[in-house]
Amino acid sequence: MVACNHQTDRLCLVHVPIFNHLTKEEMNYINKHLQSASYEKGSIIFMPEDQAQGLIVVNDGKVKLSKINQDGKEQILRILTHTDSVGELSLFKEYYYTSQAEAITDVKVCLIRRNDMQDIIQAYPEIARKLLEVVSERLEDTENHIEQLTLHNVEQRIIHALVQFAKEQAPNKETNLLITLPLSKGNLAGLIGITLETLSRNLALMESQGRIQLEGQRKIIIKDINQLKI
Amino acid sequence: MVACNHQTDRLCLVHVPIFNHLTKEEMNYINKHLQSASYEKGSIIFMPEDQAQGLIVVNDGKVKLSKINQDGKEQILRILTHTDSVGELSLFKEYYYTSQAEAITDVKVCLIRRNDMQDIIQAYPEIARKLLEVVSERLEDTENHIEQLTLHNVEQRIIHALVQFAKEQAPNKETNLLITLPLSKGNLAGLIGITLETLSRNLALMESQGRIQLEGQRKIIIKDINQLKI
DNA sequence: CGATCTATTGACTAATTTCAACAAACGTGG
DNA sequence: CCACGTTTGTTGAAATTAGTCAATAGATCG
Repeated sequence: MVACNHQTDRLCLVHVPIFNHLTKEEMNYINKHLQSASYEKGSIIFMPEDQAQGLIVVNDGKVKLSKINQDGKEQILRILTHTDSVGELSLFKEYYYTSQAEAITDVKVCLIRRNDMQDIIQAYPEIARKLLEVVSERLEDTENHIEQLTLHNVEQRIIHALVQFAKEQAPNKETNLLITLPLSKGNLAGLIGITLETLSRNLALMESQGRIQLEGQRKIIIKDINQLKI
Repeated sequence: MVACNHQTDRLCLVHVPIFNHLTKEEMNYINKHLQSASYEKGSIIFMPEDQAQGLIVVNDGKVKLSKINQDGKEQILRILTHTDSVGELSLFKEYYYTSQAEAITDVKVCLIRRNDMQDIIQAYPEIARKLLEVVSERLEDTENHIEQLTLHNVEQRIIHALVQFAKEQAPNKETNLLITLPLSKGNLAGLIGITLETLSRNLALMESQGRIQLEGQRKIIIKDINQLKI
């Protein structure tokens, strides 16, 4: 890790919700406390049991955060992208990760160490409030994830995921919308708590019903998003 | 709701982690902003879609927080007891609950409205930091809940739950420890994501194997906690 | 272009749910 | 303090859903 020197127009903290309300001078002050690191696609950023050094903020790329059991079965908790953070608990105590983070693309991250973050919060109390907001939103997301995993069947979960991608990628279109999966089908399956085989079978069925159209590994055309939801 | 007048030795906030670092005067100041309410066992405190009024802190009793799908199937997210809070997102925006809260015993709660809480945080920034800690811990718990629900089989989940209760109720005993379930078997099943029937069958099996002994509806004797974990 | 990673498909297996009938425990009022 | 009604839990049989294993196919990238 070296002091954060990601290109200036994309300083770690400029776009991060917990910091982006600050003035330029305040950001410069905080930037001195940041360290940056890069990871190649496929590399492990941390493992369960690793001691957390501080708050990690993803600056570029995608990070897969997941739980893995003894048999090697994986449940993805979430995919972190630009401005997402992980390891908030390390701001309060010695913390050992309980999940694994893997770079699923090349990744750049920033690290803020506990003591530095405590100083920063002391200087700018508003940051604690912002971080609380971010973590509260994430808690809500995680509770909704539980709902998906336990109260919806496989087809409902797949549709829910597709609809989420559609909302992000083509908010205003209703028919024949082309979406690009932001992760592999294997990882999508891991996120919604099923196997790749089950996902593949279900997508094939939906295609045979004329509801979607599969193009290559990562592209799906949704024929009619309202009809899909039913 | 009326201004908080729960008996003085158990003022809502005296024991609440987010407030209990404050001085008596500071607590008195905050106490003026609290409202209290009581709910009978079985009553619904809020439903999905209800508009949140502010932060709810449970003062006494047990509250079941759960998601319920269209078919009426329920997934319990967590059981709230003394000092637990719910609705942090309402501190930041108009918030409509996405889960249901039911009093599973008689319950007393405190409510802090958004504007009041914002004033309080302004006056005592340390409270935002405390609340961040509480919510970060809860996020960790919720992620571990996902792990239980998706990566462990039914027997492992049941044992995990029993071991948790044992840790709370008889931290230093290893054999023949009597635990009292803090919730009905139906609710326990709902928490670990299985049906009551599946729970019942598995407990019966474990009893037939001599690993546990069932007594009445809420008591279980764990013969050997170390052997149980295997 | 070839190696490797990713996805598909089939046959089989296993785990849990559902429905239904019954039993036990609890707590409440007479 | 007991009887009764209600709530909670138990058990069986059948149905269902998704997972596993394995072989194959297709895509992607250097």
